[in-house]
Amino acid sequence: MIRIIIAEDQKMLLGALAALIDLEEDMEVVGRAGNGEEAVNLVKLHNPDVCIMDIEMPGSSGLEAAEQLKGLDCKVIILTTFARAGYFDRAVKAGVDGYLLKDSPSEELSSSIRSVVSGRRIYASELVDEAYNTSSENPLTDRESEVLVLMADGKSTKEIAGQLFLTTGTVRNYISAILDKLEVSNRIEAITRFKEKGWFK
Amino acid sequence: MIRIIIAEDQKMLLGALAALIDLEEDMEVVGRAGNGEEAVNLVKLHNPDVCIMDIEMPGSSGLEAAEQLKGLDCKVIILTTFARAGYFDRAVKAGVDGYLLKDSPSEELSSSIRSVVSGRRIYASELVDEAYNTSSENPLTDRESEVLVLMADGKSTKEIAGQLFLTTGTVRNYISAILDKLEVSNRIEAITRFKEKGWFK
DNA sequence: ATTACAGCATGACAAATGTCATATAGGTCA
DNA sequence: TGACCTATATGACATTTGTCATGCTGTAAT
Repeated sequence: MIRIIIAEDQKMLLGALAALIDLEEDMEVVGRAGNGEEAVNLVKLHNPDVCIMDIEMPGSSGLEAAEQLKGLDCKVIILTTFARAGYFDRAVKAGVDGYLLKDSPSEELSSSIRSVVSGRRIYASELVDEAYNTSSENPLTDRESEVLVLMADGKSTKEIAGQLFLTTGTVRNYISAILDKLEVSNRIEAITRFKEKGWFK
Repeated sequence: MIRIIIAEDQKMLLGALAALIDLEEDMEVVGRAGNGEEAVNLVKLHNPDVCIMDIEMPGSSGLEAAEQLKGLDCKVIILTTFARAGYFDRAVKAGVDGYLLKDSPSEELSSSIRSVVSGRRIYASELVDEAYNTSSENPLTDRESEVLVLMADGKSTKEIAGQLFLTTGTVRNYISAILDKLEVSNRIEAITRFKEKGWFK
């Protein structure tokens, strides 16, 4: 019997996934978590074979949880909406055993679980393509990223300058560099692009 | 036997919901759709008792589909992530019989289905509160909304002016009015606010 | 018919934004 | 030790953005 823990903050999906898995005769859901921290606790408590994990959850994310579970012999499968290279890279670095998309057909879930248990790694094909083709690191320096985050929050140049103890000229210069590096021509496009690429946080 | 059609673009959730519903002895999933248009066709074809519908789907949305199904005697339940007043208002106007959130516990799904079949209406409580307290109409005129949409796309004043055959002065004036009405002080905040309120489209 | 009002449109002006040249501090590598 | 690079920081300048006063519709109310 494959013993499974699911971590997912949308309760409807959490319940539905549990129903789906419990239909399989060789699988059993032994715990349900609503965030990353709960998931880590449940895994330590129940010692399951597999933990299925969403990424975006309130409090600690699925990626943080996956990083903490590295080393334990519970296999981790990430199940998320987001086909972003940034998330995928980080998940691979955390040593996850599978990365599925919520867009994938539901039949793939049970087969992926069995594959992972038998030692293989399963990555949604869309992601592997993307990782090879378009995967790119965030080209912004720490300082620039800091500025962009404040900017995305709707702050004006003056407010950003105040918060970072810089002159407005300096902040405008950073923004100019950001626009240049992201190959866009105004703040709004920069924010959109940054989000698209999965570079937030 | 309650006959049900589900429309949901995330295949994983679609499959899992179907599994959840098929566990109930008095319910049966007779069709699955990946967008609003498919859902309408399937309803006309199979004449089910209930159609469960996501809002944000590629192509035609769940709200458009619900509007088209008004009058048929298939009950419509909206099942979405978004607790936005804008969506909720529009759904109520379209005469939907239920509005559930993906954050609601999965046990509520089957009980809600039985309720709407017996003629009641079921709205997630979070929404009713919000509708009474904060529900508000989009205060922008059509022209202003048009400008905001282009602006959210990252277009510059000049590009917007070109596209709408206006001078840049006029466009800037509209934007000024938009900022005023949304009570914000720059374009980025205006876009964020507009999204928050669920006023997009 | 007159008034009042809302939406649409514009240009003048002031303020914020984006670009560029420039300067310093720290790192690396030949 | 230089030569070179990168990240950080700034101010001068031109452009873009936001505000305001103003005029022109159409239409609803008196």
